[in-house]
Amino acid sequence: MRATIRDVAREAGVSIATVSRVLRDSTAVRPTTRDRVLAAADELEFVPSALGRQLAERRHAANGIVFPDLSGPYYAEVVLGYESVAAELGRSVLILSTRDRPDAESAVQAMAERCDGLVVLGRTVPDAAVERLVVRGAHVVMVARPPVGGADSVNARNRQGARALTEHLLDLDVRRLVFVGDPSTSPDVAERLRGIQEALPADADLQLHHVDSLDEECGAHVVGDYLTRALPDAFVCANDELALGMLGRLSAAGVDLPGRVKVAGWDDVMAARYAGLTTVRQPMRELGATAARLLDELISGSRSHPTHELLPTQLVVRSTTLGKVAP
Amino acid sequence: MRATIRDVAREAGVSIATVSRVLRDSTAVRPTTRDRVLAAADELEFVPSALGRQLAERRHAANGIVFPDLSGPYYAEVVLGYESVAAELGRSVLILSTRDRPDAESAVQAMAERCDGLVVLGRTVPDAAVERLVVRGAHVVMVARPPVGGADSVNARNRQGARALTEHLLDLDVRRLVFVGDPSTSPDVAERLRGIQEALPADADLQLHHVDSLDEECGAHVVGDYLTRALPDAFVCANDELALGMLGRLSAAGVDLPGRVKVAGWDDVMAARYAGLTTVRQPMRELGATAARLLDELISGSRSHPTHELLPTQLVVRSTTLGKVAP
DNA sequence: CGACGGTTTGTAACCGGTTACACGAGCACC
DNA sequence: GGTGCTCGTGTAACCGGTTACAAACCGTCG
Repeated sequence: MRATIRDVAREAGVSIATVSRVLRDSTAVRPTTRDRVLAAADELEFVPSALGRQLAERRHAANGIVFPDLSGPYYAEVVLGYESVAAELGRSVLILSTRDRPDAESAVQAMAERCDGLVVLGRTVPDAAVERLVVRGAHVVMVARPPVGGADSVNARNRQGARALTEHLLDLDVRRLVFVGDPSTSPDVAERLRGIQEALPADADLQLHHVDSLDEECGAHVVGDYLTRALPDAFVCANDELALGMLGRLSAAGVDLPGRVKVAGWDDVMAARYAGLTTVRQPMRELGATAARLLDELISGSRSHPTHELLPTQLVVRSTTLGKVAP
Repeated sequence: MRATIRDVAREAGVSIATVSRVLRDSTAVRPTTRDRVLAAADELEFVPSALGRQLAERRHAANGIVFPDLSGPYYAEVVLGYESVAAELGRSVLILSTRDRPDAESAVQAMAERCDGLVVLGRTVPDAAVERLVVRGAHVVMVARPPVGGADSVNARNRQGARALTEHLLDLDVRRLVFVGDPSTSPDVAERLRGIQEALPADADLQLHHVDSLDEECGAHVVGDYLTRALPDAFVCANDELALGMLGRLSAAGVDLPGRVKVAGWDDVMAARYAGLTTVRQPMRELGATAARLLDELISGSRSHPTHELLPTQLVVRSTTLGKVAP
């Protein structure tokens, strides 16, 4: 059995209070006593129990993060940014993927019991579940999702990015475009679609192509649907993976790109750069990092009113949208 | 303040022991008493404190996982497989990325205090640090890394996969090949290189091209180095991302592929399929899932002797290694 | 009717820390 | 020499659960 604070106290001939004081450096302890305690702790290889400490301090020193999935670069990057800041702030990170989990809500509730606050990403649990968390006093930050109840939120400027992208396409004489994605599953995606709609003039035509998932496989499938009928001037995809999947399939089918059709993605994942994909960059890692900071403010109590951060997006034009549409 | 078990006991007019019994369903409680307790718990919206429970049970009901990074599909998939099984087993998952962290070892030690066992992936902390964990009684499973001390391990059959890939290339008359990667940073990569060396006949030529990192950017850089000198017959990359980066740059440079040079990757990430990349598939998610199961056996004490699992790899031939080398 | 055995329930001691409060020692000051 | 202060340390009560053990209760049987 591992040594406890009482063992150390006995070994050093002091009380457990003194041991605790030495180890947390809280109040003055006579140097000779301190040395005795440290020697005893060293001798017994004492490591304080995280559980005992947490219970006494009534804090977990841990944050949670809930995401739908980790396949694909987007969520992974957000989690990475989050973990990195949380670690700096001395907090551990608990993860929870709602992927294939029918009991997502109860899993999130259970997680909330194990941390001081948590971040909820995109389409994971319903708003009502988040509200319940907040009502119960949990500290919650939403990412890539409109704020719920009194929770904080961090979002990218999706509308703005969508407008910039749309204007760029309009400059290339694009008039018939297809949005590939499912606005019903992700609030972020819905925002992007809305931004495009707002920027489009009346004489332009926007179709919505639903997909089941936002991965490369789906992108490739979408192309299949268009090989037998008329291609639009441009495809705008809900994320880069869809777009990359389309690129592969289009080039395999021998479609001239960007001459015959243009393709744009969203996120600016690393692969987009190497594929020459036009996209809207959003600061994925910074989304996670900002969420971690907001959460820390909530937990430490340095702020009580909800905050809603908007991070910039940026149009990145590459070779998949070069040149005007042929008349 | 939230209700505690004592509040519920008072409200129901029973002792805390009875409340605890009702809530954990351990021993027989008279139905009428049970109902009173449940009603009281409901009334007070009682949710048992995870910390109190954990301290009393002396278990965290949480597992850790340590990885170098989360950019790129490989680690993300392993983590996903791990989380999914851990959740099934009723355990939370703590993550720790050693990326850009100078104090990785102490961070891992701290994490070990907060969970019942942990998984250490690839190149993260030195062997000595893992040994210290094991000596201190921590349950440790290594993934993509040779076992250390008494720890369990889960690995893919790297040598076997490398041999299959090499034989495939030899069949195509490849004689001069370049391995792109850094065997010194990752034991997995070193194994792959060794497998190739073992399978190569004496008249073949294998060069090693070091890279700083295993991402697409590095892959693109590598190509730059070869555009001014002779290309080998084939590049074998330590992972798919390197290979994908090379593909993009090679095709931009107008190099005939697979005619002039062949390229192979490793992992079989989703993008590899759409890029037509020949690669060696390893079951990334299953690596994580297996680690979670082994860890559970260690923690539950159902097994005490170390186990070392080897998961299959599989050569996946696609268009980047089609046709024989031109004489 | 009392002994006996099984079922329910309560008491209290944990788990391993933190910390409010009290107490004693040492010192300066009047 | 007594008073009052500061400094260092110990006592004990927490934090919020689980659980060994004992006790109380109830029905049955001799």
